[in-house]
Amino acid sequence: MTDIPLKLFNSLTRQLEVFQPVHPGEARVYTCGPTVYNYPHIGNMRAYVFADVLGRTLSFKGYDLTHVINITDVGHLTDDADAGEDKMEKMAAQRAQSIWDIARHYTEAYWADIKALNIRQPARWTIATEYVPAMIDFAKGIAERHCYELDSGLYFDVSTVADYGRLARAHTDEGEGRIETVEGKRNAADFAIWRKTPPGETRQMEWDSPWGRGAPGWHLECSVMSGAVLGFPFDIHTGGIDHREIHHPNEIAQNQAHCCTNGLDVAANSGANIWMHNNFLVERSGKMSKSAGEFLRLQLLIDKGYHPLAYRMLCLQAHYRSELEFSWEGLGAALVRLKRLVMAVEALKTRHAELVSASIAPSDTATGEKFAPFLERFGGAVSDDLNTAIALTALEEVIAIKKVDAGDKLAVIAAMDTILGLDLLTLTRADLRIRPKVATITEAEIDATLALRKEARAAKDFATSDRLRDELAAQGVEVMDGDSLGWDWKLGE
RNA sequence: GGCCCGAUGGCGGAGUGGUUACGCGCCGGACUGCAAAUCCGUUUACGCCGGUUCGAUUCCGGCUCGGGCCUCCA
Repeated sequence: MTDIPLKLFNSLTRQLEVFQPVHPGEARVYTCGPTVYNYPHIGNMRAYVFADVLGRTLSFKGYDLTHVINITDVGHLTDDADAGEDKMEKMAAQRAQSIWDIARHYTEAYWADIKALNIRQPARWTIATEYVPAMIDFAKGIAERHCYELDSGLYFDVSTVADYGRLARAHTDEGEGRIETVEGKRNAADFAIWRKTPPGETRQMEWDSPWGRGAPGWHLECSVMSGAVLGFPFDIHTGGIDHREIHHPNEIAQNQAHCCTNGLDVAANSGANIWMHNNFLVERSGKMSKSAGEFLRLQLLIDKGYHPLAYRMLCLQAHYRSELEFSWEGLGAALVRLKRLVMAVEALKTRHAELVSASIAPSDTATGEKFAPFLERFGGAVSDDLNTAIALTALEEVIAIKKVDAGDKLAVIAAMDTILGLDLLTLTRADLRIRPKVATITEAEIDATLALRKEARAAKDFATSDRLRDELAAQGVEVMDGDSLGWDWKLGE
């Protein structure tokens, strides 16, 4: 399954393309990371699950992967691209905390989610504020030919590069002009690459530059960090689909200016050969938002008793380019699916251990042939623009195969899970039993009640036995006599 | 107003010019004191109107509905 060519959908050409590394044997990937002014919601995290699957696939296929994810801790504005407040500054003011404390707190919260979702660590987390000098150098390099200065900052003139906005399929004209434009801008789409601190104000985060004291523009950061660590052109740039319209076209324009090349008919001139975008996680009401005040964090799912990998499963069931509907019912379905996989693997591990201790050699020498078609299906699915939905079915079919050696089957499952990242070989059924925050009964109380019930059943006192079971059910505990775990939390809304 | 995307069975969600997606749920069976859990089996679909075709859920056109972007957003 490693020799199938990997096809990926390139947003720049809107076509599937066979992955051809810039550097033979290597894969260099940059992922637009979070702005750490608040907690990430689960929709945000979908982007990193997607990037993780991409990275795992590239690794699995033998490429030496260098994956970079940035942490935006400066420069991301609240509204209008040029006149708005910095998100970081705003949150710091609201919370009366240092902006650096805000950044650290939310970066750590983000990293906790990354870990909980079994997302592999990238080769490098690039922190935007550590690259400010590099950003200034980058801006200096393109300022003369591509930028102009206004009172509010240094602006990029999008008319100075060819094919501006191709990624977004944007027209060069400006439409309705609904946006409040900054006085003096040459083109409506021009954007700030350096934002001067207004006279008389002081920001918590500001740096000296040839254009005055201020802070870098958001778009500049990604150009600089990706180029600095991966070198232009690199292989793949990923991000949420929203970035396809503004952020990435602007990034591309800067990259073109920096590399002194023109024309996006040659994809590499954009800075990356392939631009990939994951679609949104949505709720009935529309896409997820943080603006409503309360939003879906991974921790909320955990508090309700859902294992975080159930969310990963939910993501894997859909194609990354499709919108995915979130519901508690759907999350529950994903959890059940995950649980059944985990139970099957646990049973296999037990069986395998028995065979090994009894020194029974695998009887079926043709076992590899039985797995071959499923491995091929799995590999084909993943290679077809990361179709994890199909890949999952191949995994489940492998689990259902009868009369094969347990060890061999485990090896196949392990190989598949290298890409899916569901942690199937180490996760246990008990790990999935997460205590809901609302539960009041202690596990000791549950054990005590179960012990009483066991006595009653032994005495064939089923009235007592059923009463005790009902009592537990009333407290959100589901008794399962035929399950090795014995009981589970009953999840519901 | 402009650009773009989607519409699949109870829910989620793949995919395809003629053949079972799949998962969860429902239903039936095994197991169980009865259940639950588990395992096995099973049911229901491709928004509307035209066109192309021997044949369309799949291609083309129109319509309706929904969503996204055009301002920050994964």
